[in-house]
Amino acid sequence: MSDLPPENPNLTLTSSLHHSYSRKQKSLGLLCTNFLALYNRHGIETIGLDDAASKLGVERRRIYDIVNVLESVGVLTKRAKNQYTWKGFSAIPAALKELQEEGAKDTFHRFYTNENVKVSDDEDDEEVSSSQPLSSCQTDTSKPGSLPQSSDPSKIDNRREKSLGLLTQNFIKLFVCSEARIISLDEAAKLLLGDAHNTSIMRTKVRRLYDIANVLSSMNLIEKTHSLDSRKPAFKWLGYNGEPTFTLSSDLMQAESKKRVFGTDLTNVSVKRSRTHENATERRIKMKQHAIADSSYNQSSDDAHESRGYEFGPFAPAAGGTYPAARLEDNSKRAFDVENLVSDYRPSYQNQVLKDLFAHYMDAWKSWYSELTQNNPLPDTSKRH
DNA sequence: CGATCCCGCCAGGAT
DNA sequence: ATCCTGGCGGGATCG
Repeated sequence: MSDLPPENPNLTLTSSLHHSYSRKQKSLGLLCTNFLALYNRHGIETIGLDDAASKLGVERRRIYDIVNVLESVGVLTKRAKNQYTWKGFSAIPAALKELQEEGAKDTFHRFYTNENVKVSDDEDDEEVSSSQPLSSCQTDTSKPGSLPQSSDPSKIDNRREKSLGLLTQNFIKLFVCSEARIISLDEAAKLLLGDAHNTSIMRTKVRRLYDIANVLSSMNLIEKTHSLDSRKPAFKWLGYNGEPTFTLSSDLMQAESKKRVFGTDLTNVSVKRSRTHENATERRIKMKQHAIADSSYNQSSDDAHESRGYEFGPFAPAAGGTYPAARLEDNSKRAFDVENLVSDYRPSYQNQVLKDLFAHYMDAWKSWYSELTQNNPLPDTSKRH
């Protein structure tokens, strides 16, 4: 008697598309949603990685992915080995603010500097060599004996240098430190790694970007879209608009309790890959959570005009003068002072990245504007009656 | 097909 | 050494 349970534990969901392995049900984003549904409630204070892994029915590796990006946004902080402290969504505004200040101050430094892009800029093809210092940014707490006495500061942690967490923060800075509302995938990749040549590196980075985007999406900080050309995929910054509604699927709950009883209270849930295995992972659930599609805090501009890879918010960039400060959604939901700070701050696009971004803005804006004035005064919401 | 991105090997680091 | 972390990229899926 085979102990293999039917391959379809869940009752008929929407259109039972048969068995078959489905990636969507195991996506990082979904996992993240479940993770949040599980821990985003009061009473939660500490989160154990093992606990999370077993409750969600996944290997630890996946938990690391989620936790790393959540930590980048302040929702979590590492407390000790194997355990994190839950901070909640309310910690997001502050984290964003910090990223914003950080990014503005240091302007990202030189990691992704040269590698130039078009735009007027010398240094056409520089080698830039490979070793890039990039000492870990601040943000970290005091470290005993700052600066490792190692005779190799530039390689102590190239690890951190390529970490998911750092990549996440830089990705977010792209939005928070500029007027960009939408950034295409490849532009983001290019800007972030500064290694546009070398398909291999790029590919890997893009994979990571997808990972990040998935969890950020599940938190509704961003949304996946694509450029107007509908050619290139892109990400739209939504900012923090309150906590999305996480619905913990009943499936998970069931699975969870079941699993608990089953034993495996701690440590590994390794079942060993075995291809047809479907261990606990099958218990993943899928929920809709399509809510928060977007309220109507959007001004008139909505998200219609996009260009190559960038898009600005509701305001139009003033021609070579003062730029309205970037502001997050100004929905008067709660009083977050992110805006406050930002509105007083003037973006100093003195670095490559921002400069490049602005160049794109202008270009994009110009074409958009001309198009707008030429065609319709306002696309508006013309509903076919 | 190309865009997405899951899976888990395995290298470094902490204990 | 054992266990925790988490880069990394092969290759399966999706659109």
